[in-house]
Amino acid sequence: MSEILRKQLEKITPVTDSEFDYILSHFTSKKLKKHQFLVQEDDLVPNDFFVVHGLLKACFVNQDGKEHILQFAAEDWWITDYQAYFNQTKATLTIDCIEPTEVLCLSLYNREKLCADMHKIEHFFRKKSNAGYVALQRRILSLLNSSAKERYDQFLQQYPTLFQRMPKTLIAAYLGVSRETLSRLSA
Amino acid sequence: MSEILRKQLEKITPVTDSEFDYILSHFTSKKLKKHQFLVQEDDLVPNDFFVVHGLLKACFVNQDGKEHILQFAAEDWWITDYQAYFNQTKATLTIDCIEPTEVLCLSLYNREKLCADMHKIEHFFRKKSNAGYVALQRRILSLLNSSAKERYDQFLQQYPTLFQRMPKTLIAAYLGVSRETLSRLSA
DNA sequence: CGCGCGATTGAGTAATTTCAAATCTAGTGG
DNA sequence: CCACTAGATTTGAAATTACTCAATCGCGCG
Repeated sequence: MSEILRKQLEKITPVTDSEFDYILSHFTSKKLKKHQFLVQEDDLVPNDFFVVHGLLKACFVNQDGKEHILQFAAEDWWITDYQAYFNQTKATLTIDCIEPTEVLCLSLYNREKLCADMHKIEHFFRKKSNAGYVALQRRILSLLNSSAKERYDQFLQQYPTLFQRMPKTLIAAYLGVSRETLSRLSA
Repeated sequence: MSEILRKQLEKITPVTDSEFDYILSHFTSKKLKKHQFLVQEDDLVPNDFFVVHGLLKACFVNQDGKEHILQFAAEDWWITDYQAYFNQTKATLTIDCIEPTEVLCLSLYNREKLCADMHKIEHFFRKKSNAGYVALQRRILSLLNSSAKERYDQFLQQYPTLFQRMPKTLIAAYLGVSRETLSRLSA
């Protein structure tokens, strides 16, 4: 179950059995059905979520009801409305399940407690955040520099499995093109 | 001089005089003229840079020679090619001075040493990275959801001083529109 | 079988880019 | 003080790209 979390930790820092038990005691588990919401607009967002299995999306719905996807999260990824989570403000994003999903929930309080108690956990989250920052910079460059067709090809290459696991409409909402345009790109 | 760095640190964690001296001993100082390069494509990137004063840009130049700006950095900001810096690989970005600039340089080795030695410094960098992550997510949403005109207005509101300090061409390259389009938006 | 969701296709429209030319501005040297 | 130049900005017009709206197609499931 939670071995997947331990594996991710150990990619950055070794943890003993008892350390891992201690860490894990700060998480709670949650199972969700397809289409179930994890975060809704204007909710408070107490938790960051580590995906054990399943698939989720975090999206922003604008005034016209148009949906833009900020991130997906499959096994071994983290997801939440980070702006609302870190600042303890209300969610502007909606997070829901594309597939039946199980997540481990980490409250901000427990995250900060773990970071304060265990230097290696603070190290782990710093490393993860740095890597995430670099990934977002790459996505921004892709949005600035690449055409719709190029972004489509990049997505296909970078996330071949995700591409299979969800309707193309969602990929269009992630890449920033209409579903019709995306459809015409496949050629 | 370096009081500006101390102030930034103390927004997140208090530091004593001797702690700050110790921290500062891990930085070197560098002064640059307008148009001087801090990082060039294919360089190794040993340092992250904290801006004491001045103004820089980090940009990606594509095959057609077109320039896209990933970030600006004025006083109190950090800048480098983070992908190259964290992974110790070659730069894909170019960083140069829009104004005469003074920076404090922090090598990856010294950064990791500081983080290992002082838990509060690791905490500081984690917090900074988290805040940066959220800021990049906001920029991605802006690119996905907002029109050129809206992005222009957002920039103007968010960075009114930057807007004054550089040619509009650069703002266009940051927002992802041509300079001609940007010009037409001012109306 | 037929419903419903997702994907595709067509046609017209809107936004932005490109290329070219004109205009403006600040700084320089006479 | 003025003329000159380089860089920055603006404007125009044509071309491109992607969007919207509407209709159609395809397929899996009850």
